[in-house]
Amino acid sequence: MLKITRKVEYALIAMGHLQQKEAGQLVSAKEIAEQYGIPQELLAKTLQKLAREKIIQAVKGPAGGYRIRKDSNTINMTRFIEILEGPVGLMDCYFDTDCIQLNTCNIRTPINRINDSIRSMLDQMTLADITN
Amino acid sequence: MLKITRKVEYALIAMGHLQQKEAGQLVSAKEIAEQYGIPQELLAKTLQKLAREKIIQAVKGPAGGYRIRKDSNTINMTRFIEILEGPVGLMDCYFDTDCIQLNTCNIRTPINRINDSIRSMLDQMTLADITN
DNA sequence: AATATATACGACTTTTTTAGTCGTATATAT
DNA sequence: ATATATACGACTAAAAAAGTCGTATATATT
Repeated sequence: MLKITRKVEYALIAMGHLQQKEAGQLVSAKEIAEQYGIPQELLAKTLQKLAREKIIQAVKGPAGGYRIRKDSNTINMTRFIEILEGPVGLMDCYFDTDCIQLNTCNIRTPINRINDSIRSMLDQMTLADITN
Repeated sequence: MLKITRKVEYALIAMGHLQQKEAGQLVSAKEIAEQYGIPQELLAKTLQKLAREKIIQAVKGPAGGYRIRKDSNTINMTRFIEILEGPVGLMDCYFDTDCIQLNTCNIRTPINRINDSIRSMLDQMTLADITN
C-alpha cells in the first residue's frame, strides 16, 4: 500500500542511467537490465511504453536502443507514473464515480483532499529531481 | 498503486461514524457494517486492531461495541495507516536494507526524499482532519 | 444458570493485482 | 542473409489484498 510498482522503479533506474550517458547515446534494454539485475523483458516493455509516449526515443536494429530526449527532464512524476501504472489515487472513487456507497460514504471529501495533496506534490516533481 | 487498502478505508469510515456519536456512546461493528455496506467480519478485525492500539475503546457483551477516546482525534495518519497495513513507503528498501541492488541502485536517495515528503504530509494530518 | 450478543483472533480461501515469461512481428546495421 | 534490437499481445506465476470461518471469551438479560 502506498507503494509504487516495480515497473516504475525499473523505469526510474533506467531513466537515471540514460541521463548519465552523453546526449544522443543509445543504450539497449538488455544492457540496463544486466547492469541493474532487472528482468530484461519487463524492462523492455516498460521502456516501450515510455517511448510510445515520447518520453524517450527508441531506435530499432543492432546497436539500437533508447536515448533521452531534450525535454525528458521536465516531465512530472504524476504523468510518468500514470503512463506506467494508470491513475494515481488513494482510492478508486477518485476516478470512478460508480461506487455503491457514494451516498453514505462519509470520507470521500477528505480522502480527495489527501489525494490532491499527493498529486500536486508529484506534479511539482520532475524526473530531473529524481534522477538528477 | 499509491493506494490505501480497504482496511484503512473501512476504518476511516468507522471512525467518522464513531465521531459523530455522542461521547461515550457505543456502536457495534455490525451496526456500522450494515449502515455502510461493509463486510462485517473484516470491519470487526480492523476495529479490533485499533482497539488493541488504544485508538478506540472496545466493550464486550450485548449492547457492547466501540467508542471513541478523548485523544482519538489527535492521532496522525502515518500511525493510523501503519497500525492497519504496516510500514508506509513507496518502496520496501525504505525499511528493508537487504536489497541485492543497493550498491548499483541509482534512485535510492531521491525515492527516499519522496517517501519523506509523503510521510511528513501524513504525519501532519490528524484523524480529525479526515473525519472532521 | 442459560442464552444471546458482542468483541478477540488465528487459520483459511478467494480474488485481484503485480511480476515475469513467451512467441511472433518488424526494423535495420553489418 | 543474419544477427540484434525494439514492439506488443497473450499467457503464467507469484504476491498481496479481501473476505470467510471457527472457536474462545466476556457480559447483559432473562
